[in-house]
This record gives sequence, C-alpha cells and structure tokens, in this order.
Amino acid sequence: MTVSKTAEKSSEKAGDATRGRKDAAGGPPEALQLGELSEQLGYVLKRAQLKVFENFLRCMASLQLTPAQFSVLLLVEKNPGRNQTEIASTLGILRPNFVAMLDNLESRDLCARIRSTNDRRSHILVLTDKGKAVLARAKKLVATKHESRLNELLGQANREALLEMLSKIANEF
Amino acid sequence: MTVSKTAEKSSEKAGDATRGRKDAAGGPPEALQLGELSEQLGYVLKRAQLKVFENFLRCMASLQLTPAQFSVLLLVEKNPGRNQTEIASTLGILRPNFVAMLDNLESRDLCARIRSTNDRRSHILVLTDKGKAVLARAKKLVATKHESRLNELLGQANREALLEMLSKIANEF
DNA sequence: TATTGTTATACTCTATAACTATA
DNA sequence: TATAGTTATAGAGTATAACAATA
Repeated sequence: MTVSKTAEKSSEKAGDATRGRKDAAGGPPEALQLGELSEQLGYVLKRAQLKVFENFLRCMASLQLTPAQFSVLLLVEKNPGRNQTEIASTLGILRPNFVAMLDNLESRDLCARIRSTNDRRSHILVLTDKGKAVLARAKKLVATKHESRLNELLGQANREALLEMLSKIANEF
Repeated sequence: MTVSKTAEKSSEKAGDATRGRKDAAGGPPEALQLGELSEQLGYVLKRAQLKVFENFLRCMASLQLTPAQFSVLLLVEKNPGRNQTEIASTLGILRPNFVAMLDNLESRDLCARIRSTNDRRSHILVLTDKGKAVLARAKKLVATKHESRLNELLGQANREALLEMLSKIANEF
C-alpha cells in the first residue's frame, strides 16, 4: 500500500458534479473526508501495520532482514532443535511456503537444516555462528532505531498498553 | 497467514537434538517459546490485523464485502463526486489496481462511474441506491457483530485508546 | 506537455494438492 | 497408513511502465 498524495491540479468552476473540490479562490483541492473510516479498527490497524513494517525494513536495510525473516531467526534461536513444521506453524507460515524462506536464510549462512538422527524425515533448525551474530546486530538495530522511535511517539507506558491490547486481539479475538 | 497448530506426534527418547520436545511421560509436545517475539510490536500488530480482518470477513459473509471494498464504499458515500484517482490514493490503492476493484463493485451495481462533464478524462464515483442500502446493512453488521466484539474483549475505553494509538502510528510514524 | 483511466506485467504472499522418503 | 519436507501451482495484493483520450 502506498499512500501517495492525491492529484494537485485541474481547474474548473464549482457547481456541477465536481462541486466542493476546491475553495472559491481556486486553491488546492480539499482533502477527502475519511468519515467513519477513521473509526474502523481494521482500517487503522492495517495502516499502522504497514507503517511499522516499512520502518522496520528501513532500520534493517543494512542487514537485509524482513520482519518475517527476523521472526524466524528469533524463534529458532529461542527454540533450537525444533523442526521446520514446528517453527513454521508457530509463525503462521505454511510449510510449503517456509521452504523458500529457509533456502534463502541457509544460502546466506544464517541458519542450517540438520537431518534429525531419530526421525530422518525431519530437519532440525539451528542458527549458524553468523546467524547468531547477525541476529544480535538485528536486535540492537530494532531496539535503538525501531522500537525506540515507537517509545518516543507513544511513551513507554502507552507502548506497553498497546502491545497488551494487540496481544489480546491476536490471541483471543 | 494461517495459525495452524503444530504437529502432535512422533515418539523418540530425549537426549539428542530433539531433547526437551516432550515431557518425560511422553505427553504432548511442548509449545514453542515465543520469547522476544511477543514483545515485537510489528509481529503482534500483524497477527492482530489478520485476526481482525478474518473476523470482519466472517461478519460480512452475507454481504460478500472485503475490508477494502467496505472502505471504498464508505469513502465514496462520504465524498460523492470525487474521481477514481482521489478515492484510490486516499485509501493507499494504486490507480491501476483500483480498476478491477471498481469493475467488481460496479458489476454488482454497488457503485457507478460517471464521466465528468468538465473534465472528460475523469470518472466521478457515486454509490447506487443498492450500494447505499448494502453499505447501510454493512455498517450495521460491523457495529453489531464486529466492533461490538472488540468492545467486549477490550472495553470501550481501551478500544478508543487503542484506536488513538494506532492512528498516531499510521499518521506520524 | 501533463493527467485520467486503463492494460499489461511482474513480484510477493498466501493457499492447496501431490510427490518422496521416511516412519 | 501417516508425517516431514518438498514441488508445482494458483490466487490475492502490490508495484511499475506505457498507451489512448483528454486537458
């Protein structure tokens, strides 16, 4: 979703279907009224999510990590020895779609698939040393550039309240 | 994103790479530790957004309206006489992608494109009578089934605080 | 020359069926 | 028979370039 600005020009007299688009002096076009849209939680939630992901990507540009990739690295670090199905489903990623994602991370030497010795169908996931190092740097970037800006904007207390409400929605709605 | 449950089976002894996956009695596999993930605003925001959209779609099943279509109808109702570019860009929809969306709404007789008389390049958008009626029913469904459940879950005051914080992120982040 | 609506197109995400190798 | 990882594929959503009609 790009929030590009609306068109800036065209000149016509008021009075027909396009009435009200400009002020009497022929100034800039009036912004549209969002109306009830700005009260729709889904709408505002989506716009906020896009902004947060956008900012995340900018903060992580030097490490080339998407939010999804970051979440995989975090989860593998916290749960070493789990297989692809477990990691993927915990993140809400379908197993088929997880394959290419892992191929990418593995090709960058950030994590590795290890054939399990007791169930040779499974691939145990672990972070490589480079993966651990990159994740550590990523965490720092997130904390210093990304989350810190949210704290600035909302205040620490509000940020925590926001997180709690969103968690409640994610888990109980 | 589907949040399917993790695999439920497989039996192996503890002690190697898969250690800790089950309790000593061989019970159900331990759930994964989300760890820092549950503190990542982006992650929780995304999961919450998916849940809210999912619920929206269920509530609107009888009217067959997606969140995006609902937002278009709301915006056109509030701003009759605007053209495609203005409506689309306000919603963060790119003009080329708005064409098929409008084709759909127009084929269902929910809104209409009217060639502007003073700028024959523009299509003025308006709701049809049916469009107005469907939107009215949609608003009722949203209020009684969708938003009401959020109020139940969070409480009226919290829901308003949530909306305000998300708006701040959407507009100022 | 610039803009509106449009087409074509491509790339990412998401979703389902089916294959293989193991169990 | 069932499961883990995989392939193939299809559908949304999103992005850019370019064209015809009009300004």
